[in-house]
Amino acid sequence: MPQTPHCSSCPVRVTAICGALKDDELKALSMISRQRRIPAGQVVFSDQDSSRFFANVLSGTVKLTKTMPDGRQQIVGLVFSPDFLGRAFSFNNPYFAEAASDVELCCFPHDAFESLLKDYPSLQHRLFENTLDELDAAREWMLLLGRKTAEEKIASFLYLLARRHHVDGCANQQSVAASFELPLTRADMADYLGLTIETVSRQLTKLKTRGIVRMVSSRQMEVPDSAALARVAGAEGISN
Amino acid sequence: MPQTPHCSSCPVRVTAICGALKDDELKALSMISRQRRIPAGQVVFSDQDSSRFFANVLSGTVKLTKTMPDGRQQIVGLVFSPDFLGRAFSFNNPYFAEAASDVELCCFPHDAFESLLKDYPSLQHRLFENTLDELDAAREWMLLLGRKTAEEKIASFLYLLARRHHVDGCANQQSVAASFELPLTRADMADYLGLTIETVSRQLTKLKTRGIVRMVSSRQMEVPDSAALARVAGAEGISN
DNA sequence: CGCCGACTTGATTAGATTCAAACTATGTGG
DNA sequence: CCACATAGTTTGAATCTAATCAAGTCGGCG
Repeated sequence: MPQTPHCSSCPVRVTAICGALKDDELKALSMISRQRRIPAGQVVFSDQDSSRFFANVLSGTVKLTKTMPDGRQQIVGLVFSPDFLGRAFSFNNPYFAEAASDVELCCFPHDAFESLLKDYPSLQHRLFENTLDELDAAREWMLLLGRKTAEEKIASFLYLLARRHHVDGCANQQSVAASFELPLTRADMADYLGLTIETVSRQLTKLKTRGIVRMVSSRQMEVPDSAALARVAGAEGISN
Repeated sequence: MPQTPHCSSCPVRVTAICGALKDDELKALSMISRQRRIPAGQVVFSDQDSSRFFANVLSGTVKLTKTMPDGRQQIVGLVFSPDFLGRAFSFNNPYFAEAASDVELCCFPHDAFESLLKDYPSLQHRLFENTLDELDAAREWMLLLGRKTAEEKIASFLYLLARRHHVDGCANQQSVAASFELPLTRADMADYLGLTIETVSRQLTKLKTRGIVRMVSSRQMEVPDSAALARVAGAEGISN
């Protein structure tokens, strides 16, 4: 049985696109929403099927992937906790969305949501800004994929996670030793960074040996000096 | 002296974002517009400076680049003829825009244009759809940069150009031998594809030797069998 | 206990980069 | 008009980074 959503107690109420809505608009949105849990490894939606929907990610990580006929795969986007999932204004969604971990979603049926987009300019505007940010991120990643070395790629990814302090709990001071869990397997990291599993593993141990990171377990990372990590990451780690 | 724009005779009137506008709205937009010519190699706008504007590209090619401190560069977007140039709703533009060829622009001052965006939902919506398409393209390119071989990268790029039948003149039948000019130097192709100049050159001669393309000159290409090119390009050349 | 998936490590190979040189087209000044 | 400079391009040889192939280790779970 679908859970009734309670926006008032929603963990992403303010940070998600809902933050752009006035009370009555939020109510209309909540009317069409429905929470769903999706276990790790399951398909959220395929680039093939038509049963499409939009969603806010409440917890967990969703990966958007592109696959070539021969099986080569690239993760083209990671969707974390307050982020929005779905491609508006397109008949067929061009990505394959898969749960990288157990995921909680707040789902909106495709047509109902798009009609709300029409009715609420502030919602559309928020989604627009969202999309612009995604585009910036995608282009940043193009620099990584096209020009960075394996070591820089790994460091960039870890630095990205450290900044998002992807912890689900303990908040960190600015630029203090960060501790976070890797939301992806080695295989997924490889697909995100344009590498192989083996190279990912080797570069991680290299960073460990160099003292840039500590690995509590294969998934649990600690970064004693985030500036050092940023330096290894190569670029624009200077700003931001 | 700035040329007075005449939307009625504009080559991109319908295809550009202007196509979303009603007559009176178009008039308001044309009031703030101003045509500019920018010679090849010149900076259109920098990721540093604040003197920003938006523009429709009337002719020529603009490249959006990201550069690392040590000089490594990646082209993260190519802006062709009816496309729109500029990043809305952001104080500082994150890309460096440079004319890859002589370029004609129809420019709009930053603030005036953003206020029009507020006033004309249809304009904002058009720009939103535009941005979604750019995001799709960026992610498609992520697959190329992360997973394709040098040969597939080159073939994909040529196939992209063939589809856009980037000719400035002779229109081509669907899926018939295409002839087009490369809008980029070898160095720029390398920066777009995440390769070196030498590899680009080698792969081009390889495609030439295999009979996939003919090279009338170093810039003028002919594709006898676009399906064969698509096959070499690797992926999703099947659709579209 | 032993299986299984995720991860690590080692040896070898291949594809692309790097370094180096030469070729082509275009434009300039003597 | 030709010699020469220059930017863009091609080609060759050597090198290196990351991929591939191949074992092995770790950790959880039936």
